Parts: sequence; C-alpha cells; structure tokens
Amino acid sequence: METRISHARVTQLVNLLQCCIDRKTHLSGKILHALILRHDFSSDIFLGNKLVEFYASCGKLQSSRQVFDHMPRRNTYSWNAIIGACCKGGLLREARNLFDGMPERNVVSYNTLISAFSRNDFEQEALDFYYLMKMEGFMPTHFTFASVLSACGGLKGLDQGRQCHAFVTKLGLDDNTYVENGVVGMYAKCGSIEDAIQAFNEISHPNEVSCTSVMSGLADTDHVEEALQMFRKMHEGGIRIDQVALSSILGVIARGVSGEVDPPKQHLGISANLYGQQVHTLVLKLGSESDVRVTNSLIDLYGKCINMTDAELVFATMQEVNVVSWNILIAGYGQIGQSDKALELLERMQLHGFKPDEVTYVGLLGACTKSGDIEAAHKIFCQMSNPSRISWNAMLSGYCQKGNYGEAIELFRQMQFQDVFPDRTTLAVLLSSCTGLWLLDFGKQVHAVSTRALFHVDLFVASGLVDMYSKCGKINLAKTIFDRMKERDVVAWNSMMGGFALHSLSLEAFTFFKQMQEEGIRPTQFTYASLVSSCAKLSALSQGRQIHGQISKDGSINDIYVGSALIDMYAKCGNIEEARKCFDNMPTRNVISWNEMIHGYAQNGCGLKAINLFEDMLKTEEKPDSITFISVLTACSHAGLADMAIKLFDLMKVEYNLEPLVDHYTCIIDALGRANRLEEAETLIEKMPCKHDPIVWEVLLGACKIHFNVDLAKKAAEKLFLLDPQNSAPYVLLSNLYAALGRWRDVSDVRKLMSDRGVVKDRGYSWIEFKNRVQAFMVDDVFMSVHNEAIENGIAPVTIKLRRKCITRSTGPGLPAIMYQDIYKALGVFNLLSHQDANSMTCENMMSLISGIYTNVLVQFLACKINLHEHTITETGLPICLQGIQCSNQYLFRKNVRSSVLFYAEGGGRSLEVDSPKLSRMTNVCAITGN
DNA sequence: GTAGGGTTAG
Repeated sequence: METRISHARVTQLVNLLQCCIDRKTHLSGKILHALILRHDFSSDIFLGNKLVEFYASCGKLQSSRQVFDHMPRRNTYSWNAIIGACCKGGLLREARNLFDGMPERNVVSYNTLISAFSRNDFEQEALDFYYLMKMEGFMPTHFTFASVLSACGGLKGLDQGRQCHAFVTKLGLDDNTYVENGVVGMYAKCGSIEDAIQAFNEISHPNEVSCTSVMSGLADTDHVEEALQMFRKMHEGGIRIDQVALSSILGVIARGVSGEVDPPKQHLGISANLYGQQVHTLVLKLGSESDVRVTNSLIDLYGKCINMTDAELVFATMQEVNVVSWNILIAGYGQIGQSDKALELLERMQLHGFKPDEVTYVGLLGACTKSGDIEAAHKIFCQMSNPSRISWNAMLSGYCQKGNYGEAIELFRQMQFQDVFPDRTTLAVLLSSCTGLWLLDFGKQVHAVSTRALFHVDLFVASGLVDMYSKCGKINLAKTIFDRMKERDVVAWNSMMGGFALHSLSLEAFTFFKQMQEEGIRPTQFTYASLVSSCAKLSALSQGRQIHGQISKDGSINDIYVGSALIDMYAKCGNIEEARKCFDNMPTRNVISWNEMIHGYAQNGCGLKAINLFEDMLKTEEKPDSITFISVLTACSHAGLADMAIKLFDLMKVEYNLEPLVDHYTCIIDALGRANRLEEAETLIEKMPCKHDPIVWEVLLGACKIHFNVDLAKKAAEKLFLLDPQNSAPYVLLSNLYAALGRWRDVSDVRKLMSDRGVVKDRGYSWIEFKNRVQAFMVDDVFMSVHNEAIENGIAPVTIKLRRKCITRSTGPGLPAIMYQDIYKALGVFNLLSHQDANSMTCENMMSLISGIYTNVLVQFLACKINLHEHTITETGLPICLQGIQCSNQYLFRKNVRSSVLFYAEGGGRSLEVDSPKLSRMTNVCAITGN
C-alpha cells in the first residue's frame, strides 16, 4: 500500500518536473526539488535523473552535477543524464570523463557523445566514438547516423561518408527522414553534388532541411544559379521556408557577388542587390526579422553589394544584435577601405557594451590594410592580447599585399617565438614575401617546412612554391612542383605561365595556355599579361593580336597590367602606333604603363617621342621611377642625344633622389659611345661605382667597334678578359673589328687566343613567327636529331635548302670565315621562308626573322633581298625589334644584359637563358647546322 | 530520454 502511494507520488512529481523542463521554469523546479527532499524521495533514481535533466535544461549545470553527485544509487539513465547535461553546457571533456568512468553504457550514451562532439566541430572525435561503439558490439541507430553523417560532412570525408551510407542501407535505416537528410547533407558538404542530388531525388517527401542542404551544396560548388532555382522550387512547392532556409539563400546570393564564382556567372553581382531586397521582403512577410542569424545574413549580403545604406538600415531596426552583426558591418566598411567608419563602429559597439572578439579585430585589420594604412593595422594588431593564427595571418597578408615583405618575414619570426604554428595561409603569404624579395634560400626553408607539415600538396602553398621558384630563377623546380600538384586552379596555372614568360620560355607558355583552356580553366588578367609578354618576347605579332582580341572579348582589356603588356608587345613587334593606341585607350595608367610606352618609343628609335612622353609624364601625378629613367636614357642614346642623357641622369639623382644603377650607367656609356665620345666614356667608367661590372666595358667595346677605335677596343677587351674570363664576347667583337678593317692576321690571332684559352662561343637561338606558328631555330646544334624528332612526332618537317656554295660566291672574298657561316645559317632560315611562302612574307615576319639573327651586314643584306621597308632600319643600323629585345632583357635579367647587348649588337652569339634540352623538346622546333 | 540544414574573418 505504502509503495503504491509513493509510486503514484513519484509519477506525479516526475510529471511536474517534466513541465518545468519543457517550460524551463527554474523557480517552480526548485520548489519541487525542495519538496522531494522534504518528503525523503531523494533516493528515488527516476526522480534524481529528472532533477539532473531539469537543472541542465535551465542551464544550471552545477546544480545538475550536485544532484548527480549526491544520488545514493544511480543507473545508466542517471549517467546518460549527467553526460547529456555536460554536453549541453559545452563541457565535452567532462562528459567524456564521465563516459569513461560509467559502469555500464548503452546506445544512448554513445549517441549523446557523438552528437555533442559532432555539433561542436570535433568531428573526428565523434567518428572515433562511432567506431568504438561498433567495436564494443553496439548497433548504431538512426540517431547515431544523423550525427555521424554530419560529422563526415564536416570532415569532407567522402569515403567514410560513403561507408556510412552503405551501412545505413544495409541496416534498412534509409527510410528515416533524419537519416535521409543526413545522407544528402553529407554528400553536399563533401562537395559531391551529384551524389547529393541523387540522394535528394530518392527522398519521398523532401522537407525544408533536405532542400536547404542541396541548396548550400550547389552554392558551395559554384552552382549559384541552380541554388537559386532550388529555392524557387522550394517556395513554389509549398515547402516551409524557415529561418535556416532564409539565412542560407541570403548566403547563396552573397556568394554570387563576392567573386568566388566563375566569371560567366558573375552577372549575379549586378542583380544580387535586387535579389537581396526580394528575400528581405520575404523575411518580413514570414516574420523572421527577429532571428539574428537571418538578419545578420541580410546585412552581410547588403555589405557585399556595397550597399552600406541598407546594411545600416537593417542593423538599426534589428530587435536583437550580437557581436557577429557588428563584425559584419565592420567587414562591410573594411571591404571598401573605409577604415575610419570601421574604427567608429568599434567605438560604438563598445559603447553599447559589446566586447570585440577576434573576428572584429581581423575585420579592422583588413579595413586598415585596404585603406593603405598599414601602420594603423599594426597598431591594432599590437593591441590584441593573444592573437590567434588567423589574426597573425591577417597581419602578415596585410604586409604582403602592401609590398612590405621584409616586415612580413620579421612578423613571421615573432609568430614563431610566440609558438603559433603556421598553416597553409601563413606559408602561402610567407612564400609570396620571399618571392617579393627574391629570397630563394628562405623560400627553400619554407618549402621544407611545408613538406614536413604535408602542406606542400596544398593548392595555395604549391602555387606559392611554383611562383617563388620561378621568380627566383629555378624554373625547372617550379615545373616539377606544378606537375606534382593534384589539383590546379587558375592561380597555379598563372604562376607557371608567369614563370615561363619571365624566363623567355614563350613556347612553353603558349602550350600551357592551350592546355589550361582545354582543362576548362578560364584565363584571368594575370594569364593574359604573361601570355602577351611571351608574344612580345617572340615578336609574335599575329599571336599577340589574337590574344588581344580574346582579351577584348573577355573584358580584361581595362586591366592596367594587361594594357601595359599589350603596349610592350606591340612596341617589341615594331608596331609603335598600335602600342600608342593601347596606351591612349587605357582608362587608368600607372608608372608601369608610362614606362612601357616610353620604353616602346625608345626601342623603336623614336628617341624624341620618348623624351616628349617622359615630359608629359612629369606633368601628371605619376612619379618616374628607376625604370622610367632607364627607358628615357635608352631613348637618348638611340637618338644620339648624349648631352640630353647626361642632363636627365643628373635630374634623376638631384630631383628624384634615385640612386643610379649599373643599367643607368650603361645607358650613359652607350650614349657617349655612339656619339663617338669614347674618351669621355672611358673617364666616366673609371669614376663609376660599378666600374668592375663587365657590362659597361662590353658596351664601350661595342662602341669602339662601330667607330673603329682599335686602341681603346683592345684596352676594353683586356679588361673583359680579366673580369669575365669565360665570356666569348670580347673575342668575337675584337675579331670582328679587325675583320672590318681587313686585318686578317689580327683576326686569326684573336681566334687562336680564344681557342687556346678554351673559350667557347655560346649558342644563339633564332626564332620566327610563320604561318601562325612560332618556330625556334638553334644555331650550332645537331640539326638532324631535332629534324628526326619532328618527324617521329608527326610534325611535318620544313625543307631547308642548303646552298653554301652559292652564298660563298655571291658574297665574294674579303669577309672572315665566321661571317660566311653566320650568313649561311641565316640564309638557311631565309630559304625556309621563301621556299614555303615567299609571297605572303610580311614585313613583321621578316622583322621577327632578323630579330634573332646577326650582324648589320646581314640585316642589310637580307633587307635588300626582300625590299624591306626603309623605315625599319634605324639610324644605328640595327633593326627595330632587335633593339627591342636588347632592352627587354635589360629590364628583366640583369645578368643577361651583357650577353644580349653583345649578341644583338654584334652577333657574338650569346643569347637568352634557354637550356637546350628544353628547346629541343619543343615540337615545332627546327635547327640549322653550323659548318 | 539522444537527431538533420544557417550568420562574421585568413
């Protein structure tokens, strides 16, 4: 009797407690607790369990724990209740300890833990518990799979996810809505959108959860348009649009605007604001404006649409605001570089009692960086008490974006002292700083660290490595890393193509461009800039024009770097009017554009125009830099304006505070040399800080050759023998000077000296654009091997007629043997052309042809053969594109200046840094034998 | 008694 009464009492109390749990009424529950104690019911396990649950539901974890600790007897439910309470309160470690110590577990114990770990972003731990559960012989339920599938999605663990899916089907649990949605969500999160859609289609009654999962999955895989359609279908199909769906669709639209989507779908950007307003209306209609997460998504979208007015408006009318809302606003202003507004918001939020968190500071850092105030960013960074890796990264990338590479590297050192470990972003930023400073050794260290941390296969890190190695001169290493990459995006391709362009591996650049388009990667302005620069290096005008056309269609034409590259390309192809047209059409110009145009005039022998343009530039905001002066000084020397060169040289030092580099001195020596002011040039060299740099002596020697000054030429050559013993240039130059004077004995003496000392003339390469293909020719290489390779590869070989006898007779006696060989080689190339299609030969083609070949004599010889238009020969006797290449190398490779100047000016034979195995691998290469 | 889809940053 007594027990029956107490049993009824207990049931009554349990029911009352359940009411308190449902309504989270703390006070009433506490009164019940008091009642339980007073009537000595505290030994009842069921009541004790309910009390644990009740306190947990009110967020009173401590009380929960107290009840549990004082229970005289406990069962599995009691343990599950306290574990659940800890999970609810976020004390996962505590929950785990309790789990480990409980005498007997059941499926619910596992499910509770799995769910909690999965929801708190500890997906791997959640899976570990799942595997443990199976090992201990517990059968997973639909509750288990709902969490486990979600964990697989969070880990992007497609394989584990598939295994779970299979197991679900095997157990026949695949008809549960939660599990079905779990499967869809898992595939969507893993990026396997086709599987997600298939799983979705197999659901008999999809609900708002299923639809939202697919929608987000579509957006994450750049199918923004389809994601929008999904939302429309959902709306029309009468499926409930809840707050999660609203928040998600706003995120989808925001994605379409923030440039994370391929360019063709970017038109969403234009209408995103409109879409935003439509969903905004829906939010109001459904009464969801009270949900912070929905309104936060809304202000985020307005912010991304650069519609800060509406963003502020929503913010002002929000019923509830949290830190995230403030952060979104700050990021919105940061994105448009309004750091003052962002800082003002920081003050406002603190005034309203909100404590800025890490995201706030990162947003502020971004705002300051964007507005260019990197010192302010650093100040904010210093105020942060314990910056996380993300904040360090934000600061590092701020420095890197502004070109403060040294600071970035220094900051990284500090980061290490603080024991903050780098991640992929850190390494990528660091690599780009190494690249900026050409710190190959440091870059290699970063490579080693990346490899150890297994980041070297990461898309961003690997692209950074490719860029670092190629910009630091290790193009083959760059290529190896590129080849080993598992996935490649447009940035990776751009890095590689930029490397090829930089190293004058233009044919590789073209091949890669084709390949990347075949793989469906859309080129960006960086791609085009590299490619156009490659065209420029080859003087490949028709390819250049084609690319120009594609650029105009693609909309990259207004890019400042693409524009500058086009100017360079046209100028190098001798098409100065078109270069100027590009320059005039540019919506904005920077110092690079000006330099490129001035340089273009200079290299095309339009010295005065270059100087005039330089004067125009001085009237604008843009300040000339070191390179501007190289261009304009080159112009002076080519135009024979030695005094002007000296005047500008002084201006540069005095007015613009620019320290003259070897290149500037070289220009001055060249200008004086061409003007036959050789003694003056010599005196100047002696006074120069860089008088031991071989290049200046080479230029002087070149000038001596033009003006037949044997004494000074000998002196310069002697100097070069000492400074650069393996350089063949002084021997060739000197020998050619003697040859020009008919001093054949001296010629053979120099040749003998050269061979005695083991100096070998480097090979030169020539190339030609013909029938829309760029063909490269290698001098002094084994013609037949390449020829055979071409046939093996199914490339139609081009016939080359060798008419040695004929040439020897036609040019007559008097020229040295070496000259015959050169002419013979050149004519080999010429015959190739004339044999194929002499009539269609354009002036540009011819310019391309001779740009790679030899001496003044030869140029004139060929010029009269094909009636080359008069204006293409400049006052110095060198063809336009020839000078262009000379200058282009000065621009990029200081080390090659010496060889290229000589090579092109005199036919010494040293050429660009092309390694022969690479060249012979080119499919469309032809080589011409010497001897 | 335990479950699924959502907001800010690099």
